[in-house]
Amino acid sequence: MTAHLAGRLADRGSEPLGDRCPINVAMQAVGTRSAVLLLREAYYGATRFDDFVDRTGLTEATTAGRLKSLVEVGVLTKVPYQEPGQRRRFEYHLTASGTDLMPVVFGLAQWSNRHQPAAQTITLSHDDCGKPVEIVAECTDGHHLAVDQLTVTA
Amino acid sequence: MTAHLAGRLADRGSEPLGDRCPINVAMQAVGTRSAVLLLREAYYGATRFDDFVDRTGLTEATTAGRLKSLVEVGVLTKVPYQEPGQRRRFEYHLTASGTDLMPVVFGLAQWSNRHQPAAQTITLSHDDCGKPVEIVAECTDGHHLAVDQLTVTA
DNA sequence: TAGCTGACCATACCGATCTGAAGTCAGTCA
DNA sequence: TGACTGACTTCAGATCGGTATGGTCAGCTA
Repeated sequence: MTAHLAGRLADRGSEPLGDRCPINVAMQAVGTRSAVLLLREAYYGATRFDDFVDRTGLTEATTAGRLKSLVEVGVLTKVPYQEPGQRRRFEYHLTASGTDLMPVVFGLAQWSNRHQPAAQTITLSHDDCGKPVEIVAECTDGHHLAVDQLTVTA
Repeated sequence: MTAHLAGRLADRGSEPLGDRCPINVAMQAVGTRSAVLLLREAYYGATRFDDFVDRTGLTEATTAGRLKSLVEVGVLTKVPYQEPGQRRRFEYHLTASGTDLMPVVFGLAQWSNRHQPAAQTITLSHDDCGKPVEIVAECTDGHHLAVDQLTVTA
């Protein structure tokens, strides 16, 4: 049940993949619990600081720090807004980079639902056709693939 | 660009989702850099302790501890083996739970390749038909979905 | 029997992550 | 003018993740 390797990956011997491995890069950028919980709430519609605080259960300090780093990494942007009779504030909006992390975040949920009985179940469906949704690896011919049908080239 | 919410999620107000949120559960179980790097190497074919050490660049202590926790969580199993003239040892094999995390791990790589220019590029292809592979959210009718086309029910 | 090797464990330590509580600051409202 | 609010920032402390170093232990080989 393992992938096939090609290119430089195929004959690297036992050299470690360095800091530039894209999986490692992503974990450094967004691989904390707080980052993932904030992304979850962004997908669920939160945009404002205290919504993020209330709905993740993180502290204000953690929320402020992590939102800042998510803006630096480029998955969120700060957008100014002003309600009548209020001063100017900022909302945090998902960027294209942020929405591109959706399969990862919901992939985690899918995994827990299948393999972690203690986890609460959530289901994903297509709001148009109502059909159930899965996070999958798929080739452009539409085949759903398991690990051992993949070739990884670097 | 946000999902639609249904069920208990729709009218939770600003209550935090607890520890049982499946995204949270997954992050607690496998949400460390060391866990993800070890899974990466498992997908790439590593099974033995020192292969994991050499190919992730993690220390022996970190590797030993994290392999243990991955076995406890159920994504790896210890399988005894014995080479001629050697004593009995253990290999670490992916379980069904472990291979089910593949879309998450390669989803991270896909994200870095699209949005983190400093990351090394890897490409995934179907070893049968050779076509490129993507990690996507797809409904059973075959539609590829963005966040705002999803309904999340809890 | 002694030595070697692979697979760990123990210890000490550093830095990042997170918490809880308190403080700051801009701007609006009474 | 003073109180209030939303959005932070600061600080002290706990916990976790990771490194470096140095054991330990089983069992095979000489």
